[in-house]
Amino acid sequence: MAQGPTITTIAKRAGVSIASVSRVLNGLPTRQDTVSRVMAAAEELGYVRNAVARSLKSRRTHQVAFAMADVGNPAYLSMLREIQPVLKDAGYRLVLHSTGAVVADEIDVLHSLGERYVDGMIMVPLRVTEAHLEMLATARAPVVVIGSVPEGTPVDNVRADSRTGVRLAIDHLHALGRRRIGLVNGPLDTVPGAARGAGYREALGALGLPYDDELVEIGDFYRDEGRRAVATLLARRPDVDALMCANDLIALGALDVLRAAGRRVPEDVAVVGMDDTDLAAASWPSLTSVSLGSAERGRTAAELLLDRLQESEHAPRVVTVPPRLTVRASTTGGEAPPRVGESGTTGSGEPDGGGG
Amino acid sequence: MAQGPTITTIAKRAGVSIASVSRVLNGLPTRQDTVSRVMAAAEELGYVRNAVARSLKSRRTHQVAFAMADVGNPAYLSMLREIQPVLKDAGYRLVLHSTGAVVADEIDVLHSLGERYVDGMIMVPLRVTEAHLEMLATARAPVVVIGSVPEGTPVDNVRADSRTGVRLAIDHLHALGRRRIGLVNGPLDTVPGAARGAGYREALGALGLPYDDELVEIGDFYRDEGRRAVATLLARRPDVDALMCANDLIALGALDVLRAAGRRVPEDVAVVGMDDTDLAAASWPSLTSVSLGSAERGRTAAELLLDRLQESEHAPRVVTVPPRLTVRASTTGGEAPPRVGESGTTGSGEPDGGGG
DNA sequence: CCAGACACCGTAAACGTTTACAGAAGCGTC
DNA sequence: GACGCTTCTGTAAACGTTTACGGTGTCTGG
Repeated sequence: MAQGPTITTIAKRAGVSIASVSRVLNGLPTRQDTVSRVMAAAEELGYVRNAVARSLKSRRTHQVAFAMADVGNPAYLSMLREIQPVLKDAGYRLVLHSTGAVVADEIDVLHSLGERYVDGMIMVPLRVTEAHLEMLATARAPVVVIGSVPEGTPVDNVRADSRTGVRLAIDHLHALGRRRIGLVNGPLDTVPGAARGAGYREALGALGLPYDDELVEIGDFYRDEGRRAVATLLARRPDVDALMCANDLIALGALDVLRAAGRRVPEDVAVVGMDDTDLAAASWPSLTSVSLGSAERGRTAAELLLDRLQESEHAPRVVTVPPRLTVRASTTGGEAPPRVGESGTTGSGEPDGGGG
Repeated sequence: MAQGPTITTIAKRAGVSIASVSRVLNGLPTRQDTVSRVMAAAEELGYVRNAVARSLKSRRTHQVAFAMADVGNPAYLSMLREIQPVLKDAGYRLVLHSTGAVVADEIDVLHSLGERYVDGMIMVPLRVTEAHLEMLATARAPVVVIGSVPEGTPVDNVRADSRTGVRLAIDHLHALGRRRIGLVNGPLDTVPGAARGAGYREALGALGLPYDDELVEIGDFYRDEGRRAVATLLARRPDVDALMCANDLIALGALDVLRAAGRRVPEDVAVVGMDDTDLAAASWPSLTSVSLGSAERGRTAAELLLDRLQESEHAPRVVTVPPRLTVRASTTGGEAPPRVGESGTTGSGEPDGGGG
C-alpha cells in the first residue's frame, strides 16, 4: 500500500507543471508532445485519479444514497434492483443505508446529507414525521422520497397507490363470484396498514357489498402473524370464501392454515397477496398478488433524482405509480404454470470455489 | 441549496481561528469559554462537517465497497444483509457495486479502488481470472474475496464448501433409504457447477453407490431450466427416488414438474435444494436445502476487512465456512410447520402512503 | 521580579485536485 | 522590428479540513 502517485509525481516525471497534467487528463486542448509525455508517465506510474480530491474541488461526489428500513425486505430489494443500474449508467455510485425500523436513524441519514459525501438521495421513510419534514425542507442536496409526503414539501415524490391496489384485488375476487371476502391486514398505525384497510372498505362499498367487522383481522406483516390471524378469522367466520392479505408473507401464512384446515385453494377459499414478490411465484399454489410497482417506483425515483442533479430547477414533482394485479393459481386454480422468466432475479448459483 | 457554512464561517462568527474550531469539533483540549462559543456558532449556523475535505486530509473515507454480480440474487442478498450492520456499527458506509455477469466490470471495480473513495472492499467474483489476480496483487486498499483464490494471493479469503454441502444432502437422502439419487446441476464451467458435480460423485463413492450418468442432468441455475432438466431426467429414469438440485430455483422447478407428473414429494421422490434461500421456506412442500452459509460468509468477510482496516498487518487469512443442511418437508414429509421467525427478512409491508 | 512551565491559541502548510490568470513562444502582417 | 494574435504552459489560489509549530498569557516557585 505504498503512497500512490499523484498528479505531482507525474508532473515531475514528465517535466511539466501539474496544471498541464490535469489538462491532459481531462482532455483539454494541449500540445501533442505534452500529451504523450504525460500519458506515458501516467501509464508507467499506474496513476489513478484521486476521487476525494477531485470531489473537494468540483463539489460533486458522483455518489447517491439510497436509504430504506431493511435491505432484506423484498419490496426494497426490487427497488434497489432498478435503481442501481440507472445510477450506474449515469456514472453514479450507490451508497446504501439500511436504517432498521428506527426513525431516529432515518433522521440521522438525512442529516448526514450535509456532510456532502453524496450528491443526492433516494429515501423510503417508514413513516413521515415532523422531524422528517423539517430535515427535508432544509436538506442541502436533492432528495426523492418514495412514499407520500405532504403537499408543499420541497422534494420529488414517488407514490404507490395501495388503495386502488386493494380495489383491483377485490374486484377480481368479486368477478369470480366471491362474496364473503375477508381482509387480513397489518397494524393500522402504519401507513400501508391504514391505506389497505381504507381500500378494502372503499372497494366493498363500490361493489355494494356490506362491510363486516368479523371478516377483518389485524395481525402484522409476517408469515407467522398471518397464520395466527387467519386461524382466528377462520374460526370466527368459517364461511369466508376469499382472503385479501395485506402482503405476500401474510398470504403464505394463510395458505399454511387453509391447507392444514383442509380447505382447498382456490376452490373453497381464494387468496390474494400483495407486493408481488418472488415468493408469490414460488409458493404453491402460486399466489395471485397485487404489485404496487416497487420496481417501477425505484426506477422513477432514480430518474427524477438524476434529472434534479442536472441542475434542473423545476417545482417538486409527484408521480403516482399505478398498481397491477398478477393473477395466479391461488384465485383462478388450474395449474397455470408460472410464466418463464417471471421473476427478476437471475438466481444463478453463486460462486464458492468449493474450497476446503 | 445555499452554500453551507464551513469551519471558516464558524471561526468568524465565534471570533476564533479555524484551528480552534477544528479542535473543538474534534474534542481536543480547549478552554471552556472557547468551546461554548464555537459550539453555539456551529449550532446557530447548522454546521455539518464536510466529509470530503476531511477524507482528503485524513486519507480515510469511512466507506467500504461491496461488489458482486447481481443485487437480485438471494445468495448475495443474504451476504449484504449481514455485511451492512457490521460495517455500519463500525462507522463505515457501504458502497454497492453490482457488476452484472461482466468480468471486465469486476476488473473496473478493482481498478477504481485506486481512486480512494473507499477504504477497502469486499468482492464476490464470478470467476477468478488472471486479470483479477493481477489487480488483487497490486490493489491499493485491502480487499476480502468471498470465493476461492489461489494460494499466495495477498488478500483475505472466505470460502464456502459446496462439495461437503452436497455430501451432507446425499448422506441425508441415503439415510432416508433413497438409492437412486439424481443430480440436477448448473453449467459445469462455472465454479459452483463444477464443485457440486464433484461433491455428488464423491458422496456417492463414499456411500458405495454407483455413479450413473443417466441420473445426472445439466441445465442452468433458473427455475424454468430446472423444469426442463428434471422433465428430461424423469423421462429417462422414471425410477429416480430423490433429486439433488444445485440450487433452490432448480428445486422449485423440480417440484413443479413432479407435481404435474403426479409424483408425490417426498413419498415418491425426495427433493433437496441448495443455498437455503427464503424461497425454500416459502414453497410447498417446503424445501430441504443445503445452506452454504452465505450470511455467515458475509459477516466473516466484513469482520476480516474491518480488522485489516485497523492497520493490522497479518498474513492473508483463509476462512472456510461449513455448510449446513436445513431439513424440511420435501424430504421428510409430515406437515412440519415452518419454524417461526425462520426467515431473516422482516417482511414488513413497505410504506406507500396510499396516495393518488 | 524573573525564569520556567504550562495551557491555550493562531498562522500556515498540507492533503490532491481544478482552473483563472498571466506569461512565453511562435507566427504573420505591416 | 514592432505589433497583435494564437496557442500553449506555468504560477498560484481555491475547495474545507487537520495539525505541526511557535507565540502569547498566566501561573508558580525561587
